[in-house]
Amino acid sequence: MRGSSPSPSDRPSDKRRDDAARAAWLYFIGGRTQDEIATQLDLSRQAVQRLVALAVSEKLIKFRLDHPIASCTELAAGLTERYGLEFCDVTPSDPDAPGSAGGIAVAAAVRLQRLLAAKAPMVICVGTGRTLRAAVEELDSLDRPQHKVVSLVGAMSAGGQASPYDVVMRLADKVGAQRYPMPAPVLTETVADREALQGQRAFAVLRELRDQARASFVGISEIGWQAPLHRDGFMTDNDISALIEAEAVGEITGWSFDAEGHPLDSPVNERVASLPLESPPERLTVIVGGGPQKVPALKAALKGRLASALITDEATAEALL
Amino acid sequence: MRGSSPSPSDRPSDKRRDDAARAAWLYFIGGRTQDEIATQLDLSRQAVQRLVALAVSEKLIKFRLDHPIASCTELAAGLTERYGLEFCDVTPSDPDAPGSAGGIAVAAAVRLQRLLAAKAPMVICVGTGRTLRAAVEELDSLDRPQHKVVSLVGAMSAGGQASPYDVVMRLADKVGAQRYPMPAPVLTETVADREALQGQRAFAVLRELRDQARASFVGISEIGWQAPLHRDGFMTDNDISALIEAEAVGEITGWSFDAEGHPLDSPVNERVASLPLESPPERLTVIVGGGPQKVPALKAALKGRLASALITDEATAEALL
DNA sequence: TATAAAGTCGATCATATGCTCAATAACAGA
DNA sequence: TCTGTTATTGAGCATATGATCGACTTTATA
Repeated sequence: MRGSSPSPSDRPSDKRRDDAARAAWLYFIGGRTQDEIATQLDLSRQAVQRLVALAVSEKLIKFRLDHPIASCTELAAGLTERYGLEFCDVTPSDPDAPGSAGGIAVAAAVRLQRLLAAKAPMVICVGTGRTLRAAVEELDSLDRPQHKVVSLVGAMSAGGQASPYDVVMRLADKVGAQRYPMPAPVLTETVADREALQGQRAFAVLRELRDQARASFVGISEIGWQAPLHRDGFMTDNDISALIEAEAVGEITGWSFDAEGHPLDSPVNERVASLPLESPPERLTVIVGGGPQKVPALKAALKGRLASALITDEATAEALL
Repeated sequence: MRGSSPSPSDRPSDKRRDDAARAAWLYFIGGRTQDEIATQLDLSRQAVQRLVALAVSEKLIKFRLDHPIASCTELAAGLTERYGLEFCDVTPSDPDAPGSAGGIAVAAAVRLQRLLAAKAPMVICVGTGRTLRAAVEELDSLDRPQHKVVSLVGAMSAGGQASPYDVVMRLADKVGAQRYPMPAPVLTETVADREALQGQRAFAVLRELRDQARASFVGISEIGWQAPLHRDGFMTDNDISALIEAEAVGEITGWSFDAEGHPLDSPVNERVASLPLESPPERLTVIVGGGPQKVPALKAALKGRLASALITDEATAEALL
């Protein structure tokens, strides 16, 4: 009975979003019922219901929890200590939707928001993925043309198809920042291709910017036939086979690593176009992600000091301890 | 059917707040129904309903609107221009509860939050009043021991009774800041009393801090028999009579002013212990408030350049233009 | 320990909300 | 202008939510 989202595909008109915002405001902040709002705005109750649902699905209205849930705090403290993190945020899990990243996205958005709110020019690096993308959607709009958003990894397959989970562009839109996407696939077809690409001027710029970055936010994924990288066509069947063969347990910005968190010495990694991983990272590097299938990858990444901070959910945090 | 708030008087236990936060998280962010949550947490549905209601009434869960509603934006622009403001925020009004300051409080909280999020030590001055108090309740918790929160006005009556709308202390609690309340009534009994008080060392400190302040947030009120200052016992019947006689239209931090926004040359103002108004203000000075009864006071204050920014609601903004 | 006061709980019911569907309106292409 | 297609609408209904009430538990007090 909640969160109806008709949303076919295209964007609602400005006027409609405006009305939706107003209705949602009256509903959530004003505390009125939809019936009352309908009367006030001279609409049918259904129309208001739809507007409210729209505002929720379009994230015009945001929910934030401001209370340190004790068990989450404990888990966070445990992880921080165990893996020597700069910080760790743990959100409650939704026991019936362990895969859903809603809470993690909100938590990541809060961290991002805090960073980006600063006026001093700042470089932020990001990876890709559904979770990061969702986090960006949760951000409030800002106007920070002085900031730069830099991609650590390309958002296309070797075939040239772009990923729908492009994070840089959307993030730059949200905060009004300058954008530095990586014009490359995650995995090139050959080593020579990779070398050619990385010889480009644009790559040098990305490397320089990364060195100045205040923080990196990256996703993480497991390696397997169900892994997002494979499903979305960034890696071929052969790549996956090779990685499984080589006992890869996870991947960050395209770089596969073993159970100890050491980047694999595999031919596949030779074709990764992304900026190299740092271990230990020289700047705040936040892994954002959770879910049972990612636990081994997370454990390895933390063990190998591929990150200095973690945002995850309760169930995953428990599994990690 | 919404926002049931049993809240008798005392605080719920930590455990209960914890559960409430968890339930509210699952409800609003997780998007589950109360029935589902009840199953997951092994509670009755009612129990969950109560927890969610508690979380809402205790502000453990917050709603924020992230969309510039066109008409509000226009009004804000109009006011900014007309009165030469640094900024103006206009929130939608709740047509059936024109007095309620919910939306204004949220908007003020957003501004305060943004300021206070900064790490560099900062001095913030505040007045008193219901609206400001509500705004502080909307703030997220922070930890900024480097900041200082300074009161522009005492929060007690001449009889020594404290106001329940004390803002400094609550704000300092919320952000973990240092606190500088004003140990004085709004209005002393005699001019000599005021002079004696202001000779105190503490007053000199307050004056100095005010000079360093990054911003001031103040409420505003009309002058009349229904005015909060009178109802709450900060001003006697005689004071009010004298002020009405002198054609006062409003009051900020205890200082009454006429329709042009000039502080009144009245004996009552001679007994005001608060820090003096500045016109034009030497730092960001934000008036927070709205409602039909405050329109004349607001108009005068803006005309007299007693503030450099305004946070109000749609209906009030319209009336001001 | 008895007793009152206060709080908590779940059953029950009145409302509020959200989904489905059929009717209508807007629209694009012939 | 006609016609097939696609949004948009509101009615009706199934569910979800919130208020009330009496029974039960806990706490305070004598």
